[in-house]
Amino acid sequence: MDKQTVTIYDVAREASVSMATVSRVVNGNANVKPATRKKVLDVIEKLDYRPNAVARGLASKKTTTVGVIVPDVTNMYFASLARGIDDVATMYKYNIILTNSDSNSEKEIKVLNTLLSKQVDGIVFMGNEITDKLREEFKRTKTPIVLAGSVDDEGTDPSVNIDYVAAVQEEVKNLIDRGNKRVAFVCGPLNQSINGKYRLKGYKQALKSAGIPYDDKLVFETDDTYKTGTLLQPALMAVNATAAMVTDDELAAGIMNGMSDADISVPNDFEVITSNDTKLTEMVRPKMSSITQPLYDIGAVAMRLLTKLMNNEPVEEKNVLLPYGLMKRESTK
Amino acid sequence: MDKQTVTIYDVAREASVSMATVSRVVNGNANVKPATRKKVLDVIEKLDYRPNAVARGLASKKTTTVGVIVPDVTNMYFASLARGIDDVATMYKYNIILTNSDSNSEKEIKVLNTLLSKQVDGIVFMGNEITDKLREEFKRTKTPIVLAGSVDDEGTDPSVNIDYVAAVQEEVKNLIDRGNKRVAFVCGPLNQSINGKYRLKGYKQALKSAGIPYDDKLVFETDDTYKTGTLLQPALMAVNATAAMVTDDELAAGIMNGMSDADISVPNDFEVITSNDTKLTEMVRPKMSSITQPLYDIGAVAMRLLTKLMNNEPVEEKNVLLPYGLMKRESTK
DNA sequence: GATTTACTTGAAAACGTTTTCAATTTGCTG
DNA sequence: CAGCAAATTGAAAACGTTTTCAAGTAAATC
Repeated sequence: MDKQTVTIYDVAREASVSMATVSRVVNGNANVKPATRKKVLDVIEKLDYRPNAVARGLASKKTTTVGVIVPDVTNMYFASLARGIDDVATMYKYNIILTNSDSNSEKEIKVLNTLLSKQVDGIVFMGNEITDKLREEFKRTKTPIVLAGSVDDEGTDPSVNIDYVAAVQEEVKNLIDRGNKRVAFVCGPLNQSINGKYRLKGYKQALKSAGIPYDDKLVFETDDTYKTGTLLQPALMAVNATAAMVTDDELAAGIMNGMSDADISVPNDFEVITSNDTKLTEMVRPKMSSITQPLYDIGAVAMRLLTKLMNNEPVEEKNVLLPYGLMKRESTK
Repeated sequence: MDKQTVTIYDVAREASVSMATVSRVVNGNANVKPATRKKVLDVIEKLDYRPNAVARGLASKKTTTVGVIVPDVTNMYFASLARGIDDVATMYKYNIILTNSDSNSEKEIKVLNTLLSKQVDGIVFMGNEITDKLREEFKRTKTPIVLAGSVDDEGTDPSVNIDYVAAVQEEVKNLIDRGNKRVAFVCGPLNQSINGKYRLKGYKQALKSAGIPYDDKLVFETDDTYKTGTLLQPALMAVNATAAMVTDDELAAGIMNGMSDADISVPNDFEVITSNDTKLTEMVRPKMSSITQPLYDIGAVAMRLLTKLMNNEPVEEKNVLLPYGLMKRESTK
């Protein structure tokens, strides 16, 4: 049934050398006489030999595979990061095992463990809340893990992010400077520290610098979905908000469409700023003003960082902050 | 450095049984006395033993990993399929190695081979053009491969799709019935058979049934991007088209926005129908009328089909067509 | 209670590589 | 051309499981 599997031993026999020598030429080891190398290469070609990566992994304890845990690839934000990760992974000869966690802590722990049992050489984790249990699992393994676009309060794990506090603070400040006295903060679950600790902090700081008292009626905790966004207009009006800082693009698109459907003009009657800078910002009308973040790069840099960790190379800074920007489009004045 | 790796041998010793017995309990083999099972389980717990999937893969020749080749996860269409694939993969205890091919034939062949060298148990392939070279590679391996949302002219490989011909024909017929004499067909690369052979065929058939002569000036071959869509309005007007059947949602969104920006009202002055039914159809204004296809399910069914193939189970139909629908939203009258 | 039959177990051989260590060649030096 | 260092090679032991086969043990039959 599978007699077509050619092994290193077959090649060795056919080329009348030892397995060791074949292994050397396959791995590009320099210590082999050119003539021998050619002979082996010819046989490899002739037999159509392909090294078995599993056996290789067992013998060398390296699988050239990394695990990627992501809440949901279907979300453009994470899809962009994943793409960045895969591209540099490919560049460094790694493959990625991609798993969706739905931000479910149990699932995260479960897939983390299957990933580890599969002996991945490293893991890049994207997730919004790192529970104690999860952090413990992280600590238990010696497999390097880096967080991408995901904050960890403790800062103990390597990570790649932007400065969420500063970005939100700056955008909210702009909103206030433009005359908005009541700026809503519409976010995903607050128990996710990226929202509850970082972005909210930026929001509060902006308020404070402007001498505006914090009013928790202006904070809307949602599930980050488009649908929810479309339903938010009445509540937003009820608290007299004239602008909103939103933490997710789909959510923001929902809000904008909800406003339009209620004949509230964006940006004239209501301004909205979003956070993730996915291509959705440009597709929606009016185009959404946004914090810009180098999504692809966050993934790419995270993966690059991981390669260093996997090779025990020194890393200058294990918590890297990439630059963000502010892009004015049409949903703000 | 890695003395923390507990092997099956360690638990065997600690539980005073043989490796074989430990292997049996780990694999849920029924032939082990309950008392022994418990003893082993306790030791496993105590030692925090985790089976090494690589060794397992080598010994059993099964990796419980499948390869997924996708043009670009960043495209919502493929992201949705990928999500469906991952979910049922998880359900059947598989993991997926996800690779982006950018629809580049060389890359596709390359990743196919690395996937095979990694001994994946199966592959689900998404790609728009199956070159002869690629088809040959497919044939060379005994690893099962199924196509998801991707047509193969030869129909030799298992696949899961919708009936693209019929869907397009039906939508174009509707457009014509509503009085559009000049319906444009805006698509991605025509050398991709899903466009050049299937969808275009549906378009032509609809024309024919309505007694309208085919005019290739109405066919716009593009690169499927949003950006390109935004630029298409002048060309569309130049050929007096009053409606367009578009093969990609981002492309369609671009066209619609391009129209709006030129003060052409959709759907009053120009109707557009799109094909992929991603969530973008609902986010854009006006919402896009679309062929609906069960994206998630295409992925899910493809993966389910693959599990059967991997287990040598009989499959009733290897080329499955899932039902499509027509969803009228706001971009058509 | 002697056989048979059905369960449980263990020993050891795969699985296909990498890697260590020693042996063998080869190439230089003087 | 002896003597030694450097370059090439090969033998065999890992790597951590699964799996086959035979042996041992408990249960069932008459």
